[in-house]
Amino acid sequence: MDDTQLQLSSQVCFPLYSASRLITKAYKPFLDEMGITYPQYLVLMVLWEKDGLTVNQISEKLLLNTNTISPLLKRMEKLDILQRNRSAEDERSVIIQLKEKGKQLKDQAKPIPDQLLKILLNDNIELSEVLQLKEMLNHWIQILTENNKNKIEK
Amino acid sequence: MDDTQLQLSSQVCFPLYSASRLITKAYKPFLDEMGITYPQYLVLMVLWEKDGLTVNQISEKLLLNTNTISPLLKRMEKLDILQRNRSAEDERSVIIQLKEKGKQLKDQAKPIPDQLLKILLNDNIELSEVLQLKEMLNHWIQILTENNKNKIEK
DNA sequence: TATATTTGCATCGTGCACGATATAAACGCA
DNA sequence: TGCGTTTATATCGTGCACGATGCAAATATA
Repeated sequence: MDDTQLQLSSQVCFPLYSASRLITKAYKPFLDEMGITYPQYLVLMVLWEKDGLTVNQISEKLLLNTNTISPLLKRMEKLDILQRNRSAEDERSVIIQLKEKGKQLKDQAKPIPDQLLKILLNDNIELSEVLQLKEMLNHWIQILTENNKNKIEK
Repeated sequence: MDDTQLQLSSQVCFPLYSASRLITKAYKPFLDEMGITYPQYLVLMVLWEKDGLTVNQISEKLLLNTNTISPLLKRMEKLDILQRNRSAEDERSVIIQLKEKGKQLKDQAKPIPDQLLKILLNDNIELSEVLQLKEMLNHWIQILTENNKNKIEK
């Protein structure tokens, strides 16, 4: 009986899982200096692009459930990075707005993308490979989110 | 000032992080039936390939620290999937061995890789794309683990 | 051989992820 | 208007991840 398929090296999921963890770890020194974690950095990137979003809007952009985002935002509020306020129009919604500290972190974050690219490019990875990987992954994400929606509808 | 680099869509790390979570979620229905989690499935794949490894050997194969693996293995011992025994030659080491239940789970797991491939292939992803992605990710993992080692040595 | 260092594993604390559940506001409709 | 349903968020429980720390066995070194 052929068991090669059940070997770690044959699965595409394991490299995906490991690469994700390792690259998050590569961000860590930079984020440590800013006093935030990687998921918190993701929230900031969303808010830097458009401030004043609801919890739900942020969770949709990050493909994370609100039960992950909710406590995360509370921690960021405690860090004085943002504030949470109930919406006046819809009392159910909570509007997230950057505070001064959250806005200032943007300047500190500016060099991060370049420095991370450097880590990869310095070691025989072509920029085209980075872009290709990104494109492929986005395609997969599209498929896998569709796949998820179908399951929920059933 | 150009902020495009700080946009979520420009970062390669976010698709990696999302795709990893989404594909793990795609495994979930199959693993639920087996009564295990995705990291536990990874441990099993390692042990199915070679039984009787130490905690350290497993952690190296999975690129996870022992402080993640240790409690994970304890939970699997409680599930009667494996047993943990101190090595006779080196009292510091703990040998992990599959129990009957752990061995039987292999049969149940056999169809999983194919079924996951189907989810991807059914939606316009070529097998060649899967293989290409795997290859690229493995290259990245190699670079990022090297990068990590260098940091530790410093 | 005594002591310092390394190694293998475990424990602790914190922060995600996420399924399940709760709760209150908003909405739909008879 | 009244009431069932949907929607937005929060809470709870469990299982990772992982840095920091602890501890005992093995090894290296003076």
